Amino acid sequence: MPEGHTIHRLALDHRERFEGRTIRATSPQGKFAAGAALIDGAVMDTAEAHGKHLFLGFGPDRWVHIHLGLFGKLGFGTAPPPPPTDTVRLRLTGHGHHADLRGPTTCALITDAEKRAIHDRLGPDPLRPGEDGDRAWRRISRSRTTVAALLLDQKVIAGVGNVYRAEVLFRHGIDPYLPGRDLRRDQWDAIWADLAALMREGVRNNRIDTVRPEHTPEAMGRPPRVDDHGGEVYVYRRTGAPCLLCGDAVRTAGLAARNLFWCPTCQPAAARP
DNA sequence: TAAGTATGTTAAG
DNA sequence: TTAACCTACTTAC
Repeated sequence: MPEGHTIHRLALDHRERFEGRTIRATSPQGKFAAGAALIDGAVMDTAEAHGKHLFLGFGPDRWVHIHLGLFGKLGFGTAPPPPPTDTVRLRLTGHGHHADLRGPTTCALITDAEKRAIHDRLGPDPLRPGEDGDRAWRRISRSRTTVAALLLDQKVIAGVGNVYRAEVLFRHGIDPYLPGRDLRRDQWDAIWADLAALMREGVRNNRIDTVRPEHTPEAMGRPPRVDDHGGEVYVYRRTGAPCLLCGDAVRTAGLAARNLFWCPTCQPAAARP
């Protein structure tokens, strides 16, 4: 379930459990055995997120860089931990807690310089303090690429995934196929501010909810509804179901190898400015 | 048991 | 544009 809010939450979870503590590290699955041996017995100084990248700090010039990809998961428990299953890439144990990492795209030991290079190739993250959307706007406003594709481009904006993309475009009534350069500045400012608020709530609740209170099925006098991915949303994975606002059927289409969801009535193709 | 799917990214063609 | 990678869950046969 990893969009940016998940990774920021995981950084927080690591700091709460392990910051300033001596950590034991193993790689039961074996693919990170050498790296685990190098941090075994070290103190975790900090944990930090940028977009969907997680960085665990272990002393000078040493970071564990984790990217969960599509399937990766991080789970916490108490220590002493139960015997690990054979898919655990990295197990950290310390101070009464353990963390198990499975199925990541990336789990590697990196230096400060390598970490900096990752930050440099990522766009601004709505969840990182002090960042603003101007850098993203500069790219979007010059691009012929659709706004739906731009929102998933981590070089443009870091941390947005397929759910937040679909939902934020719906909340602002924007046609996903609108070229970036046809988006208005006020629309982008509203999207950026909305993403920051939605994703902050996502960190807090550890799930994605995007439906405004006045639009919940209950508030609209309809039967309650449960989304099977564990959050309340307008259009994500609701193909063919009635739009919560207008009742029109939610549509889906493939765009750059991902599923795109939108309401053709609430997000009409605008006349080109 | 096999196939399909998933909130992601990179590299090859 | 496609395939490849990693895991776990659901659905089909």
